[in-house]
Amino acid sequence: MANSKLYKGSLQTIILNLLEQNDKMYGYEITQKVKEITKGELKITEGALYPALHKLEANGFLDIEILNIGNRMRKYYKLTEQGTKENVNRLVELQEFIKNMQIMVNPKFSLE
Amino acid sequence: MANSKLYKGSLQTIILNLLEQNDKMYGYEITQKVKEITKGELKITEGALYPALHKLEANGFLDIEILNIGNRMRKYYKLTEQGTKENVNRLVELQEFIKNMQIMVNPKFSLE
DNA sequence: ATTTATACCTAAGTTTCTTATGCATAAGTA
DNA sequence: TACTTATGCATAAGAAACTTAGGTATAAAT
Repeated sequence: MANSKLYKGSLQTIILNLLEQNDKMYGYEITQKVKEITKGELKITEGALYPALHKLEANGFLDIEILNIGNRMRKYYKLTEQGTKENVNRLVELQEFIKNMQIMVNPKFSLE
Repeated sequence: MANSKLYKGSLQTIILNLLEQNDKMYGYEITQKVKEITKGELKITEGALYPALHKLEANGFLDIEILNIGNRMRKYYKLTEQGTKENVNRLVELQEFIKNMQIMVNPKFSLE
């Protein structure tokens, strides 16, 4: 996923959030979008992505819609209502995580 | 470690940085310090902490000094020169990670 | 004709953690 | 006094999230 281990545990958060912003996306599109947004700094591997998508779907956070583009299939993923709620929670968790990490590496932040 | 998965992969970064700020610390002290700094939001379990300390030491980032306080032993950890350099790298990685995550959840950040 | 890009997938192995133990001393409480 | 909590170290089994390596197939580019 990246040279740094920090991204471990953040993939579902990234996926949910991208789907919040983009309505519906397919797997390959997600990998390209992340590469583009982070200017190549973060590359999501397919071995991580697809199992993560399947898990989010199994948890009821995503719905699928399969389309045939020419002779190729595309599996579009979209947030369910539950998925939209979950995304809010994940974003709160992310902000808290970032806040706590910043406090730890720079205690001055805690004085604000 | 916490209710959110995001902390996965960040423990070594936390340890190295605490040792940068506090010169020398022992394991139990680290767990208490983290709890205190994050106001109880982040609790480092011993099952995660001790293997992480041993690994950092094996990698040459930490030196140990064993002291006997009364009848109890304490293993103090301190950054080596290499550990100090490593900490700088980890902090850069952390800032890049935070930056990328913020860009992904809020694309407006990328315009700055 | 061969490589690269697009598009899906799984399975074995690694890393990092959780959960559950174990040992031992010191301090506080019933 | 007996029991619990706090201090302080440690490991080991299992879970979770990944990497790496492979598989299949079509479309586009060289």
